[in-house]
Amino acid sequence: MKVSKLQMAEHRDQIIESAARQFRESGFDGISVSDVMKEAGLTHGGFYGHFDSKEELMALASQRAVHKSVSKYAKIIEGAPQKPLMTLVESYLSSRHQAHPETGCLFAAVGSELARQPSSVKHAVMQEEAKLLELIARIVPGRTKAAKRRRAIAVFAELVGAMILARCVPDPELSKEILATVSDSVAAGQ
Amino acid sequence: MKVSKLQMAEHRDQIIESAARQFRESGFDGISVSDVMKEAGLTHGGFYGHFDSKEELMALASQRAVHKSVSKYAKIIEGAPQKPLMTLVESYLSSRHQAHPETGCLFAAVGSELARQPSSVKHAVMQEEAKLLELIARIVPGRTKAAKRRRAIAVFAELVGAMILARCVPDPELSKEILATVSDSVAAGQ
DNA sequence: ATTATCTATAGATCTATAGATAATGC
DNA sequence: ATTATCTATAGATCTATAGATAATGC
Repeated sequence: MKVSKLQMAEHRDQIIESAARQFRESGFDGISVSDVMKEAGLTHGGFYGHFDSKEELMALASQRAVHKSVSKYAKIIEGAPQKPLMTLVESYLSSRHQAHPETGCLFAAVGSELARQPSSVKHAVMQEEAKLLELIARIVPGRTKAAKRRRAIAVFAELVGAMILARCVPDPELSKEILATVSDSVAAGQ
Repeated sequence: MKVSKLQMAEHRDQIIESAARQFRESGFDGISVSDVMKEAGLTHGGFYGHFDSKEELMALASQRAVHKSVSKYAKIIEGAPQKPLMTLVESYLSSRHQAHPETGCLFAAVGSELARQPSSVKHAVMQEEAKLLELIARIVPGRTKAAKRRRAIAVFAELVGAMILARCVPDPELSKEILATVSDSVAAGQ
């Protein structure tokens, strides 16, 4: 039953990866430790050899989810040097992203639940969120660094809010309207 | 044990009211039927005489929460005829609202969970959400009705996103920065 | 007589732990 | 010998229901 150190490290990684996916799909309360371990191909009881608690996993999985978003959007920006902001916005506000919270933005997927989590979870997320804001600040218009940061915060809030509202709405046409409208709105602000 | 028809109607109302408060405070999964009945001063088992399921209560309580927001913001607008939009925005993005999700905007409080609820819940909310968008559309700038609606959607997304992000962040200074920045951003868009 | 509420419980979860098992790595 | 994983379970939830109780309202 015992596995090698390397194998164990891979298991740990797979647990975090599965959790990052499932938490975004079903929420922190909607996924049990057992669900995560099942998807990782391990049994429930083995979890506590890797982590102290579900809370620790929530922190690590949330951090990884945002970290991956930072990497993803950094690549998107690199790939579109002439109009990076609109490329990022179109990707974020796509119907593809709307349909796949499990691989998308953590804040849109579980933002209102994250707000109620203990600070260990919030702090873990914050570390990567800061990088995300810096990334956006580099591609928004603004004369000073401070102005760019302010614009980045406003754009990010608009994106997160739009995706959450689009997902809350039962009518697909209204969802599309929300995403398209906010996309145009961000474009109008440059 | 039996109570009068009037009393029963009041009990039903109180259950919905307590649920609307508690769901916004702790999320749909964070509050049990028993919690709601306890706050309403009734016992757990009595719940099923009033409602078919927790899902039905989620729909009714969510609808009531948004309905109350519509009433509240209608009054705020009435009370500030010269600059209604900024008055609404300042109220929405206040630190008071940040600290009290249980009486505030449903979308900011449980938006990412609402996105995963069955359509019965989403539809109940949608009815009132449409009124909220119409309310905002009346006070935003725009030459045509369509332009006002577009601006209302963008403003609403920005407000909801900003409040969720402010509540996710573990540093109170950063929370303040987010709320203040988005407040200025909405003002700049008129 | 009817029925709103209460008590009690079934059945299905959940997190976390204890002890057994079996493969790694000294 | 050590230890990563598994099996089994404790203890605490959760939604929903069945049957008892007692007050309303015909």
